[in-house]
Amino acid sequence: MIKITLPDGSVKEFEKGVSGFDIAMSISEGLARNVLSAKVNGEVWDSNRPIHTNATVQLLTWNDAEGKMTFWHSSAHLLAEALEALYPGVKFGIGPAIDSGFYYDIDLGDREFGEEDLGAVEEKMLDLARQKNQYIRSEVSKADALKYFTAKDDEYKLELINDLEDGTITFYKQGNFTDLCRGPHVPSTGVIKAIKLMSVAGAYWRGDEKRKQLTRIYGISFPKQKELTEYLEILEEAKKRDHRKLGKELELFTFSEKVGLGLPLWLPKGTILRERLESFMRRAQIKSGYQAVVTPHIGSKALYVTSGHYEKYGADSFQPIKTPNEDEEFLLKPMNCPHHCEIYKSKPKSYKDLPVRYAEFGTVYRYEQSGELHGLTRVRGFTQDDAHIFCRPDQVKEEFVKVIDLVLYTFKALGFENYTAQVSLRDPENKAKYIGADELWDKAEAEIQEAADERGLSTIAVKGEAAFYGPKLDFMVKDALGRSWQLGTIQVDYTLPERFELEYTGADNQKHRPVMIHRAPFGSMERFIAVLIEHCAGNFPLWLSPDQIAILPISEKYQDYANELHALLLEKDIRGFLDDRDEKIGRKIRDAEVQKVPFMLIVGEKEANDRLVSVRRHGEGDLGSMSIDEFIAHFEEKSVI
RNA sequence: GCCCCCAUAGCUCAGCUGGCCAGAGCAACUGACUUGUAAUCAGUAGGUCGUUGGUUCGAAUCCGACUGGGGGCUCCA
Repeated sequence: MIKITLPDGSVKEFEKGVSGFDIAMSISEGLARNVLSAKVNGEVWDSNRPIHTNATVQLLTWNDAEGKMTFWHSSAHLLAEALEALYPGVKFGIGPAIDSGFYYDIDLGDREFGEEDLGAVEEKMLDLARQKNQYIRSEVSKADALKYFTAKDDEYKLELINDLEDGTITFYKQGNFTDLCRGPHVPSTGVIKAIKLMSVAGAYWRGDEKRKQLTRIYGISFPKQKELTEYLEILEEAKKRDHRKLGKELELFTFSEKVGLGLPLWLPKGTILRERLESFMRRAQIKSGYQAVVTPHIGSKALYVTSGHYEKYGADSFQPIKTPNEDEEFLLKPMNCPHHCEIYKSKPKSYKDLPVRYAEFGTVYRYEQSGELHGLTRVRGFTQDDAHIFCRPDQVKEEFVKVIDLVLYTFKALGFENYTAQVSLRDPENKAKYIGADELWDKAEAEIQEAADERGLSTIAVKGEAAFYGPKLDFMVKDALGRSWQLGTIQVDYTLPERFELEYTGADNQKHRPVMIHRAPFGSMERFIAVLIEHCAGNFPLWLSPDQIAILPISEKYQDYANELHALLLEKDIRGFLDDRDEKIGRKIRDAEVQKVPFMLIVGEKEANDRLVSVRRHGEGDLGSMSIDEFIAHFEEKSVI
């Protein structure tokens, strides 16, 4: 007999060789039906794999992230089985589960494969799923494994096996398909009831662009048809909220082939939105002790040689701008920090001056690969709500905490209630990627963690995500659809002060080196606005809305009163337009609703006579009529940030 | 950059396997209506079917290249 400890702490005795499924059966048959895999001493196992020693066991179902992973991983195998049946001789790369679904990378040789082929594969998968074939695990020797895939002539699997140790290799088989796989898998293909293959994409073998490009097929699957339907509905909703679509419909921004790829053009309405956000941030920054500065869009090449950006990005970026003078070269600035360093140096600093905080809405240019460009979220020219804090080493943590407060204040003001923070650390395996001394990195990494802890942020640490000059704290927000976006960032930098030879005079009358903190609560205006658009589906908070009101006269008879009203509201800094078209009121309302204008003010005979406005709220409907002053009071109450 | 998909009027789209002057709705313009809470009616104008080669008696429709857009490109058996 062996002792099995369950998550609730209870301990039960079972026969040696008991499986996760058996344990579930001992609890309830319903649970047993839903068990996808089992976590045995922290390792996820097949639910039917025998347990031979005392163990802690957690049964995993669709409700557990790891259960889903098992489910999707098994779905990937089902995809492979279907592909092998339909395309004999296909070679397989890897086929893992991902955050939402799974994929398999395949090599079809000369055969073409496109999205129109997905339907047939999907059908085949469902067909195979209905056969309820078991996933059977077997341990194989390296030699046998190599033999099997040599016979199949699958060089990808052979390469994978060659990297593995003998004695640790397992195969899984379901139906007629056998794959090299660590597992675990669900008991049978029968649990996979609903499948949708989403897309076909190219993916380099092992992510290396020098190696062969394989065909990647993405899919998702569910235990119930209903869950697939719901998932597809969420995707539909996401499509409706897509900032590229809403940006066009609400006339916020556009792109022009003639201006250039990835260079957004801000339309009048988008500009209002953007300027509102900027002034919001300006005010918050002034309160937090920042000083605004302005620097040019270009800087001499020497500036970036000093900063290290040239060495790091020079070849893959916009190329230097030449002048009539030979050897004179300027770069479009990819970052604002070097300019700010020079501002710091413009006057000698005392320890009493620190910290100094220079803020700038600085537009920077980075040559993203054309395939990386995406709406406003990945562009080649964008404006950061940038600032650089120069402080003494003993002030770093305090300053860092203050920045965290500013970021959280910003998120709260804009309705991002769900966020997480990621501490991005150096990749310890590849220190050559970074500049700066080890001790400085260690210190900075520790201080970031301390500052985050001090504000009670739940953080996850990720190695290899640091900037090349220092570790960072990145904020990820979840939007209304539960999607995660990386927005604000705070970065500690001991390196640039070194490179720019920044200093201050200490109390000891000696020269000391300041520490720099780079930070951008929004990240970039473009990216932030894109996320904001999708988060609120274009229904911006009143204070941000490009048009806050629309004045809709019933007929041209009330034009004079409408004009007067318009002027009066403008005087109160209430933005909006007067719809004086020769249209019926129903039409004007509809158009204003479609444009998501928060308040519609309808004026006709009654209103003109008694100096009233009939107020309609976007998405809510008629609020009844009120005096102009009453409306202004109501408006001001609603427009508070 | 690379792989797959897409490209028809300002916008959203139809145009099947190549064959009468390329269509619709919305927007625009003109006129009528003078309007009470999500689209008034009628008319006019608007496209060398992304560009460019080719196949063909004939191409928006088939093939190639280019340009642009979309989905992807180390969540490692």
